[in-house]
Amino acid sequence: MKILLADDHELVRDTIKAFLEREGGFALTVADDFSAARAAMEADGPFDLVLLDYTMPGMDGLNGLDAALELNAGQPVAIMSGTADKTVAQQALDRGAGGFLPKTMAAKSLLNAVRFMATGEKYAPLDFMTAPDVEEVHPLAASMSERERQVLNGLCRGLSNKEIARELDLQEVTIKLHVKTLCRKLDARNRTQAAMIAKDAGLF
Amino acid sequence: MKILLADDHELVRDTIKAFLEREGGFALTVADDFSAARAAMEADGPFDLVLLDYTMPGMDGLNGLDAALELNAGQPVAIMSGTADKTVAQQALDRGAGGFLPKTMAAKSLLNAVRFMATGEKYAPLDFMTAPDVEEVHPLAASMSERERQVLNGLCRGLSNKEIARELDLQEVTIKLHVKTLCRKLDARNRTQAAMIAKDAGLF
DNA sequence: CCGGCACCTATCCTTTCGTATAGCCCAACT
DNA sequence: AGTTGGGCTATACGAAAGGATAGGTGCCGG
Repeated sequence: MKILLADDHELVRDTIKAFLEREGGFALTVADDFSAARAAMEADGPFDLVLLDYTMPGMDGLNGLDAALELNAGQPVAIMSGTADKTVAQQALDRGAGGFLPKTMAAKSLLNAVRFMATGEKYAPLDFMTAPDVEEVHPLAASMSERERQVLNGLCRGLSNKEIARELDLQEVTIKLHVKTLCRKLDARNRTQAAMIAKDAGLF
Repeated sequence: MKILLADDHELVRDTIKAFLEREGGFALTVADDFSAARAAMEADGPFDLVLLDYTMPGMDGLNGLDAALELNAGQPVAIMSGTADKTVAQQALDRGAGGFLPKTMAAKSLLNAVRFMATGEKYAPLDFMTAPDVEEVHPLAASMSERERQVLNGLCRGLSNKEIARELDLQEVTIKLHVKTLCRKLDARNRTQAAMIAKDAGLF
């Protein structure tokens, strides 16, 4: 059973490799960034399973997943991450990932997950995926209208009221009104603070 | 040789534990957050070496390090992190850490580092600590003066020129000048955009 | 000593923001 | 029917921001 493990954290990479080889009897190939993973797939591929770190040089978000899926000739490719949330996990699965492995999972579960995915089954830890939607759409965005969101987006790009007005095909005064409303809803004192709050909240 | 390993990523924790036990013959105790680590030290301490993840529930930055150093009765406590930069590493060492382990290090190096630290020696990967100050203070901050940084900080908090002036004990006109200069240096069209750029860059 | 530089201040002016008040349109609700 | 509310517009005005120009300090190195 051939497995490719790509992670830029050498410590993580080596220990997981050692663990999977010892406990699972798999044959591990490792790569320290995406281009190395690509090279490995082109040279020794396809693998029975490819494990890609989500935050790794060259991954470019989930675009690396797409590339890897293509390179690995239909065999499963899974995403690992210690920080990504279930939104990313869901996207990865939607884009054809063979699974998603948060680094908070137990090593034994990893073993099962790897065996599972190598047979073509999709795997993602249920407790992770069904975790409460920690402010999935942010409490902030909830109370504002579509227009207000559009205006807020403009604010976050540092546009003037006039520019936002042009972009939305509205009058400048209308934008002013929306900005005032936004400031009230976001508890901001001015446009700049509103933009910062929106950015802090992860909007845009 | 008793070692306490605290990391909230179960996968990382288990594989490192397995590795150190197998390859180094150490006796590993694990904890999944800081309070668990604290409990372990109170119950079974002191350990010959304590390894703490830098980003872990309850760590509170390096305050957890201070607490752990006290709890472990003079025995070494080291910080591990996959993301922290050398600034954090330096601070950790300054505050008495027995070492700093980036998760990018090789597993074999880990073994050596652990043996090293358990004997009371300080350890930190030389290549990591002497790595070029990869935008230590961000390319943006490099070209701006102390005053400008202070003003930019005010901008990022959504303050008006007048408020920034009061805070820095300067005249409002002076702030305007700095804002203009900042906008030029940051390639921003106005204060809001400057603030967003600063935030994007991770400043403040 | 003097020029350069960073920092600060001043005056003047235009544009933009922020707020307020009032009215229009339209869809939804009772 | 009426009315209620969201979204849009209009006018107006003071406050703030932004830009330009001209100075003023203090400090450092040629």
